[in-house]
Amino acid sequence: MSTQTGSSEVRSEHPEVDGAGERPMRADARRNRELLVAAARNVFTAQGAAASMEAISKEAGVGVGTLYRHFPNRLDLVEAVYQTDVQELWETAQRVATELEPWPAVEAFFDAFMRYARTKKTLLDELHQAFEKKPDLRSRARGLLESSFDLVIDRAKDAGAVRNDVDGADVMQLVSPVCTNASVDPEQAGRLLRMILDGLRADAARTVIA
Amino acid sequence: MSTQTGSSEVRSEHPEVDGAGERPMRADARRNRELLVAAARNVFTAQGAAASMEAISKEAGVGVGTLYRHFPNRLDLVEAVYQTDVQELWETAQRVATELEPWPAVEAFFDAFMRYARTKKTLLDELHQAFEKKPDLRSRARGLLESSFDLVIDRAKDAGAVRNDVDGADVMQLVSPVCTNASVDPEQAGRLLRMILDGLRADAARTVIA
DNA sequence: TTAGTATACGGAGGTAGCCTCCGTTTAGCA
DNA sequence: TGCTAAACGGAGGCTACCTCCGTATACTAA
Repeated sequence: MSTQTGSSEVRSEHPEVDGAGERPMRADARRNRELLVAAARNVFTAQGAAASMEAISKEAGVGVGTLYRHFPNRLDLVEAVYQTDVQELWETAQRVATELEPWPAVEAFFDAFMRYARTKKTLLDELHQAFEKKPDLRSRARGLLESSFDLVIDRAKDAGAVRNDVDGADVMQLVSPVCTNASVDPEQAGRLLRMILDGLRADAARTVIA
Repeated sequence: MSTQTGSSEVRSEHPEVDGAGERPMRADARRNRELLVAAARNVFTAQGAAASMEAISKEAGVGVGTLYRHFPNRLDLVEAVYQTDVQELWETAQRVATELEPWPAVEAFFDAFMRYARTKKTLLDELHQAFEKKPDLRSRARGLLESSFDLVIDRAKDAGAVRNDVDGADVMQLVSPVCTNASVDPEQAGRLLRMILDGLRADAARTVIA
């Protein structure tokens, strides 16, 4: 939740972002920025892409002017919410990898990924636009997601809990469409994910191609 | 281009649509409807999703009121453009299948599909919304597209020009993402399409799985 | 051919959402 | 404690979607 991790930052290059270079943000500005991203996530989840900027600023308890000071346009806000989600997913991967046994960590991470995907789903259309405007956003996010999967999957492979002929990118490629595709409802996604998990286990490896 | 084909109609159920049931549209209304769809396609192609309803009605040479009489909201217009495209693609499949030799017909149809996909690409976001509101639109369109591919592919298979272990749905599944995915530029799409075509030829069949 | 009517046309204007501007407030510092 | 750069807030501009209704016109029946 906090932004203090420092390493592996996925952040926009707005001047008011804290961190390297400029003087740090004023305390109220930093607080409001966090309130705004959190509010945006809530309102987007509740109302989907129809959520208005006014509604989000109201939810955050600040004026629209403040919203636009932090996020010059709608896409910047969508982007910030997305980046926060990806960042949190990465932090989750690190946490489950240290706190849980290898296989339960995989299950826990799948769970977290599904939650992440739910937000992404409601913002798909706008994310498309954001990706088109800033191609590196997509690639950086994809990279961090792959690293997250790698972290959890590789550890489970080393422990002999996951088959050896797959890597994080493969699993992500398999899981992403299931979670993101609009024509797959949550229950179906849950079933498919369980099936993927079963296929992932080391003792499931039987079919070998080439 | 004309709407007289009768069979295989993919049309919305607005009361002013010509055909079954009600009395036929007045001549001016029918003419304006066609002008509007054609104008919408032009403007969408030129300006993408940013195209305004006002701009479209101006391009068609009618008032906005007329536009909204025919298409109560933006999504209905997007839908009409899409349906027209799918319909025309089906007609193209029929035409090339009667006018050209089996293999050239496949090539010609690929070409037409690429053009269709270009429009679809610019409207992707809005089509998503339309599909969510009317799930049967997607399935009907997909069905007609599959039939189009089947028509051309099956004929080429019978003539021994295309390998036997694929069908129209397979080819569509292969071709669609190449044409629709935003991160694939036109040149790359052209190359990939040529590769797919090469792999489709009967004498290319060598790799057999299971 | 003509008169009558159902139908369609057109564009001014209502509504709402994104964003800007600038006067007011406040955090951080000496 | 006073000063100033930074941040706040919300009225209002702009534009896009859509509605409404007076005007025009295609069709029909005599």
